[in-house]
Amino acid sequence: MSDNRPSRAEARAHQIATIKSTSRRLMAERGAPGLSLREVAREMGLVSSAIYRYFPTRDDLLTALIVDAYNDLGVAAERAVQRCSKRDATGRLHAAAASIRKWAKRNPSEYALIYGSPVPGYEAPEFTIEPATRVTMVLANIITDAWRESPVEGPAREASLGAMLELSGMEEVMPGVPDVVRARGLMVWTQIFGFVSFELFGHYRGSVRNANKFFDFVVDEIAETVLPRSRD
Amino acid sequence: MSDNRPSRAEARAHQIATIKSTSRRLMAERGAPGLSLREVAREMGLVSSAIYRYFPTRDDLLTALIVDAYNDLGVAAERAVQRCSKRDATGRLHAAAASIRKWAKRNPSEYALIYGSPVPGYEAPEFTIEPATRVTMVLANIITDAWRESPVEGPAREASLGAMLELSGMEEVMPGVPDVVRARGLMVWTQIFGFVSFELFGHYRGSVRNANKFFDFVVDEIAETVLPRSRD
DNA sequence: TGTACATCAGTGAACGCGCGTTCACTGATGTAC
DNA sequence: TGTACATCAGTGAACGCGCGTTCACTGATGTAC
Repeated sequence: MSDNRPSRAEARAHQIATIKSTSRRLMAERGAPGLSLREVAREMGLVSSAIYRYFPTRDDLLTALIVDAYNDLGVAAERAVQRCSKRDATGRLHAAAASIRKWAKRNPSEYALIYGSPVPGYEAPEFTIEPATRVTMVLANIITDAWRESPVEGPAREASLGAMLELSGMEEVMPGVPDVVRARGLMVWTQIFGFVSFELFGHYRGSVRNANKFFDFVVDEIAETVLPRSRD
Repeated sequence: MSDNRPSRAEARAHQIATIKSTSRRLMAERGAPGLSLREVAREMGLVSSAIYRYFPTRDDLLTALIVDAYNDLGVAAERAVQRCSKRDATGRLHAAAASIRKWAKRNPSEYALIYGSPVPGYEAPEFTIEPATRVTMVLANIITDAWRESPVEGPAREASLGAMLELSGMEEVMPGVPDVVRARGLMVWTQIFGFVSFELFGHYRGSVRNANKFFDFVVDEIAETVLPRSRD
């Protein structure tokens, strides 16, 4: 039984993987809107119609890349946080934020694919939502855990406003956490991705010389709005 | 002299304006990467080569649209702030932030053009930088003015870190303002545009029901990090 | 274990369409004398 | 005020290229009996 030819299923899985990695490579050059099935096929030494054995349409390939990107980023953040002590909320937030930024810098075209301008004419199907929430959950959990550990709002401010904010779906996402903190959690999420987008898309050029230091500063600042003061 | 035929120069200016507005309309449908000179010409009832009388290349048209977008947004923010009392720093920040968000929602494709993923293969020329700084300056001035009025850091925190941040070009942008406040100014800028991007690109779907209220909350929160407490 | 049939990967040609850019041209508008 | 010439807007054809998707096909891999 020295049959080392791959089975049909294996070969298929391998081809799908190759199509996706080739697409990622090409996306880095031409961007998501410029991704073309024909070029992918050409790069793989296939005839263009062969791709249709694996992806019935260009949009299906894009969807697969989007789902992969969300999962990839989600996994990166999950792992980064797991390496931290559960008591050290600030450390966990720094780890999560840094892993997001690192992933984005390593995979700029995939970051742009999921957090940049929507690809015109493409509507992401429902099932992309779940992988998309993955990174978000990492951040939400850090805040929720910290709140449960010591339920004191950071620099407590007008907590009354929170009740009127009408955040939705947040009850399950950050259970037991007051609305103000939830809202500040959304701000933390926004600030991190806002930073990464600005850095990647070149808007800090000319105003931030040492982005690493500035990023640390930013994470420190937002941590204080949402986590109990660390005791060091 | 009832010569109401437009002069050549007038006609030229009019055609350029029409090309740009047609492009803006088409960009709303197909996005910036899908903008095509041929389609613009077709929409205007011109032969495709005619466009080249006005824009020597597709990228030049894109550049013109980018410059216009930056200026448009800049003007909107400038006007919004001018309507506020110079003493009311918080009010000015709210006005500026709201005008940015409003402009973005009115001109989503132009917003995506300047703050979304960079158009692949397109490198913006140097002279787009100046109009780009226009909105930024509006925000920077609000903070600088407020600081001069009453030079007290908001909730004063470890001001020492600031010195190591290596922000550049900020000496001219926010003259006389300490580094920590400058850094927080950059965060305010980031938060506003991060919010608008998230809202426009659909990332708040499912977590924010009343975006208007949430936006007000966000601006209130960031105002406190960078402006002296208002005395109302 | 062997044969018959079904499944599937990849081929090659084609359909119908789009694009940016160049070029020689016509005819109208503007300028200099 | 009139004429001669230069400038410029817009035409129409062409170059050379790309795209997504369909379809009938060959030949290899897998399955049922």
